[in-house]
Amino acid sequence: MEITGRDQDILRATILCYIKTATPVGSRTLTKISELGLSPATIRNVMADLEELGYLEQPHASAGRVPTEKAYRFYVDHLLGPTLSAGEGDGLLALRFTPSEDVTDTLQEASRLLSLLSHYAGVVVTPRFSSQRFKRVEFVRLGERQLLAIFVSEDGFIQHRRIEMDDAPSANQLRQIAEELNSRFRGQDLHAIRATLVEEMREHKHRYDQLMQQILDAAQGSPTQPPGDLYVEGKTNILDFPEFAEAEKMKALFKTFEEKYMMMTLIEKSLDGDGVRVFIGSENAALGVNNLSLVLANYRCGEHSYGTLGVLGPTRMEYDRVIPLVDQVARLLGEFLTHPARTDRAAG
Amino acid sequence: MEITGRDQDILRATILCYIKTATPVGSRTLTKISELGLSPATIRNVMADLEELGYLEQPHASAGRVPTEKAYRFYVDHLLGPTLSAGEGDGLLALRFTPSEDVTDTLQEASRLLSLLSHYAGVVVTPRFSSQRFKRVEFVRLGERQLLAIFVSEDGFIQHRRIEMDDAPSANQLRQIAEELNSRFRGQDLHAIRATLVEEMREHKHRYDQLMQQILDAAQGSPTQPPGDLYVEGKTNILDFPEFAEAEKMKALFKTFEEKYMMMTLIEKSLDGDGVRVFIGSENAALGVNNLSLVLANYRCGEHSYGTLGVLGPTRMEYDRVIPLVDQVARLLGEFLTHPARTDRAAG
DNA sequence: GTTTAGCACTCGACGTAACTGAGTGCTAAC
DNA sequence: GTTAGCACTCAGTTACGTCGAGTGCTAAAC
Repeated sequence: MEITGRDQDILRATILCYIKTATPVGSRTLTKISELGLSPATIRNVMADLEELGYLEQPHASAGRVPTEKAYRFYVDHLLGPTLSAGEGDGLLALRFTPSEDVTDTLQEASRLLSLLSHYAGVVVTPRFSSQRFKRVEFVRLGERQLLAIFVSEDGFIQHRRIEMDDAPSANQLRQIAEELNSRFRGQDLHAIRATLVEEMREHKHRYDQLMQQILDAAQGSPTQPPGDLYVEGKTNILDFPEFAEAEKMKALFKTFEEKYMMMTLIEKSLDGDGVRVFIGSENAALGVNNLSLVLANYRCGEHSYGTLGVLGPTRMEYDRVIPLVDQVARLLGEFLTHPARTDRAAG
Repeated sequence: MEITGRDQDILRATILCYIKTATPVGSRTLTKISELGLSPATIRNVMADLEELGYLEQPHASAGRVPTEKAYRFYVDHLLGPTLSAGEGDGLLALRFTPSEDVTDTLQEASRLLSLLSHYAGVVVTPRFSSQRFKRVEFVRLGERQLLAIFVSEDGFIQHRRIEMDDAPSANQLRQIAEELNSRFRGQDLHAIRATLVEEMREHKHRYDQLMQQILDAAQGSPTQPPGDLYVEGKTNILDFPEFAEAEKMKALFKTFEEKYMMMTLIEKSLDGDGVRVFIGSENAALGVNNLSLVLANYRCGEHSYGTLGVLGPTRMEYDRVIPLVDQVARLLGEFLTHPARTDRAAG
């Protein structure tokens, strides 16, 4: 069942060739391109074996072979190890990264960088706000029964939420609440704060119960409000690949991009460890398209909080180039978000 | 040079037929469809005249005729007058409009409504913030030299802007400034406030000069920050029309949508009066596509401020249906934004 | 003078058939 | 185990004929 050394070489060569040309790879082509010194007939035999094992398939009887998802999976998991560390050096990358003072701008910039350097689409999901460290809250009255709560996190993310109330608290009450929250909870994340307060409320019931509850709920975000945001840059890069040349495929791709929310939850759910992970083709079935791959990594944002970024491209993606790129950008962005001053000085 | 009554009828019939079928219209087809009681030969003669005048053209010698932009222009300007008032009644429309407490959600909802009812794409541009009436400002310190200013308008729009400072004002100073601005300027628009303050500063120079200046600049918005936002809903509706069936056309459309900023400035610039206006084909050259039309109207938002909304579709658009729709949605939205309570009660 | 019928002509769309070439599988020889 | 040779397959392209929608023009009818 396992694949021998030479078979692996041929599989790798087939995949690389297909990634480059997007056309089925024939045995003759491989003899020319690869340095294996084998005749077409030999390669044909091997390819027939690989097809039987499910790594290659033929679009039609008299065509060359095309790698299956299983092949890409194997390639990424087993054939790519040694190449990966040889990224093009962080230094060069850092030069092209121009972070802004505004965190969301910086994230968008990271997305743009990913798209630019990968030639695919760059994606960045903001960290879940509720897992970030709280810095400050401020209230603004919008009307008799409406309040605007502005939450600022230590890392510079800002969210405002409208709060509907039954009672209208006085300006003083609001200031009091804000001050209490600001002085007591700075540096903790919203999850923790919420837990503490819920506990506390149970013990000493005081006047602000309901309002406080609403404020905390608002901070957590309601299920209808997405918990973060998604930046996708360079969508049009993907259009130029031949796999989306037909109108139908293109329309499907278009619809995928429209469903921003779908894509965001997919990306958010799919990753909760360290390092780069690759999701190939139908592993992203939720996208509604089965010839897209995602190369994702978490980036650090402060001590406890993570967001996700990566590259979206055709299954036939240059994984060997993209994986180290995603890794590096994630590190770079994490570095900047966690120690803005240092990176700032370096970049400015 | 002018077109006689019967010629107009034939032109109208041709346009209507082409809008419906998207295929070149022949003389025979017209005799069947229209109620003119004329033979194909007669219609051929008239069509030949219309072609000479630039209202029709033939894709190739032995095909039917297709309306030119000039024809659509003429149709919209002169042949559509009587039909327009006969919209499908505001009542029905109002029922399908479900405004939210959040203004931006409401705008997005309006865009969705436009897309849903027109079967094209709905677009909404938010009002320029700087022309809205000021309600309140609040400051949050983000760091040693960073300040967050939150501006709230009377109509419920919220904007926050980061401000970089040389000096760090104390919490007291900030509160003082906020209170001064809030008590003195409520209800005026930012343009006016700025003018007043600039004047005042020239007379009595006081401590906050520079900071105040920065705050005002932030409120106005910098040139790099777009002055508003754009919501486009139902992009995929447009994909299904045969004029975008070819991959190339579709790609161009895609790229148009990517350039959100371009589209927004185009829409913002093109309208500054009352009522519905129509921009046909190459009149929207800035979009990079020349077979799209825009039907736009301003909506009122408070007393002095306007935003723009409308429908984006192929040149071959059902103007007779879309124009009253855009008109009505603009009114409805304006009504809601200006007197939220009244509309709210009616809808809830 | 306007309208209509008739007719020859044009030209894209569609379908069929033949050809080409890239690529395979198999068998036999090295 | 590897390679050379050969027959076979099949998508893609080209060439060609047919079809039909539609036109322009001319001459007759109203």
